[in-house]
Amino acid sequence: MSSDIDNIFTKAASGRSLVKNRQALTIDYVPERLPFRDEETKALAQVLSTIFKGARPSNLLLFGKPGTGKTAAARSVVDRLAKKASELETDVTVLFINAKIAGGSAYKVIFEIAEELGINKEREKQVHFTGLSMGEATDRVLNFIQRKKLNLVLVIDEIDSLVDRSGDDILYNFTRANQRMKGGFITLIGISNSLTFKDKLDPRVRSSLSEEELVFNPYTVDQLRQILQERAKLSFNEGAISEAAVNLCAAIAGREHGDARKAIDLLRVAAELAEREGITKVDEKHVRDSEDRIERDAPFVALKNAPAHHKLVILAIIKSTNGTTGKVYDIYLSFCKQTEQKPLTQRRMTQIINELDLLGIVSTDIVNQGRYGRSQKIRVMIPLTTIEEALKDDIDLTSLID
DNA sequence: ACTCCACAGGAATAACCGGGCG
DNA sequence: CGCCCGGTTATTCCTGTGGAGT
Repeated sequence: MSSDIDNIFTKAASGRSLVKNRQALTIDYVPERLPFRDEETKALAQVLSTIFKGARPSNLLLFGKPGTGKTAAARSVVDRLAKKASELETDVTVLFINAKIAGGSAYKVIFEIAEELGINKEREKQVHFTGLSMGEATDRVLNFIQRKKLNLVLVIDEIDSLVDRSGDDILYNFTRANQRMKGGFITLIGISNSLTFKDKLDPRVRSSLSEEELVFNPYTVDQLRQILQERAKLSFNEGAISEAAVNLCAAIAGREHGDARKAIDLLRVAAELAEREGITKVDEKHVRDSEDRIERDAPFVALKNAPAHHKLVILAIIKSTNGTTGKVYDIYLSFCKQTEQKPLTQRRMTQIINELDLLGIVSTDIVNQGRYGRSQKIRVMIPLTTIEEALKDDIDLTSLID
């Protein structure tokens, strides 16, 4: 027992020589120079530079698929802006909010902004975690900005998740605030993964939010390779990773749509796997395992932590073998009876199936059976063993499978 | 050409929860 | 404490629909 634990430590210690800078392999890491994004960062800097002429820069929208360097570009430019501003003693406040991490709710975004601005250190008119109406919270933030005459550059990452779930009201209030405020201004930089994001906006918000816009195109496989090589040089020790392994990461990530984030994830997990094995060089095999691992992990975790009814639905789908909604629902009902649970409605179950679809756990096909109606054929997309493994802690559920 | 199945999936609304406020 | 507020989950009610059968 204790020798096992000893073993883990020994392996970890011997694997330590693999990676010299783990930080450079995380998603948050922003490299000194962004390869292949010179044009974009320049354009971004150009727009923001008006701040040094004492005027409000245009609002800005950044588009592009995941892992195309939007966030990194915004971060790097905005950081340098803040640095320059303090050198020149120009008053600029920079805020970086991730709407998705904030929970996608408008109120939490406001709260986050308030927190970062330090409003809650004031004696009055604080913005609390909950308890205020949206309007009041927004007013307090805007008043604070006006009172302090802040020149605020507000970057909202994953802005589409905010609008999806809470509508564009806050964006409206923030973009409109500039006309209302005497002293101080807000420049909004929105970052969106979705290219159709603009369509969801109210026309008034759309025109003021996207005074300027910037589209980030996916990296090519070749560009990915160079990015990875650079990153690998930063994070791995000399000779700790084969060139073939790096190239494979680039190739895998490029297969989809040039997602640099995915490429770097692959690299990091591959390194972790090699370390765990106590091997001193990361090669292609580790990258392939890493791809497997990443693909397997997400659904597994989602499944394990899913609410009881989601699990029942999955089991019902398995038992129905390519069944349609109605069939799955019948089985689900019988499962509920067996486990003495109050069943949910069919409407809710289809919602749950859609959620599972989004997670990639199941896949649905609409089928028309003419006279016999129209339904969805539901298939399970992950191996049965994974599901069994994920659900093995639910004793009362395992008895349902046979 | 028309019908009508077996649902899909949107909209409104209710039920419940956790946490701050007075 | 009870109340308010916003979030999440679930229900209720609803309109829409592709094509096999007639």
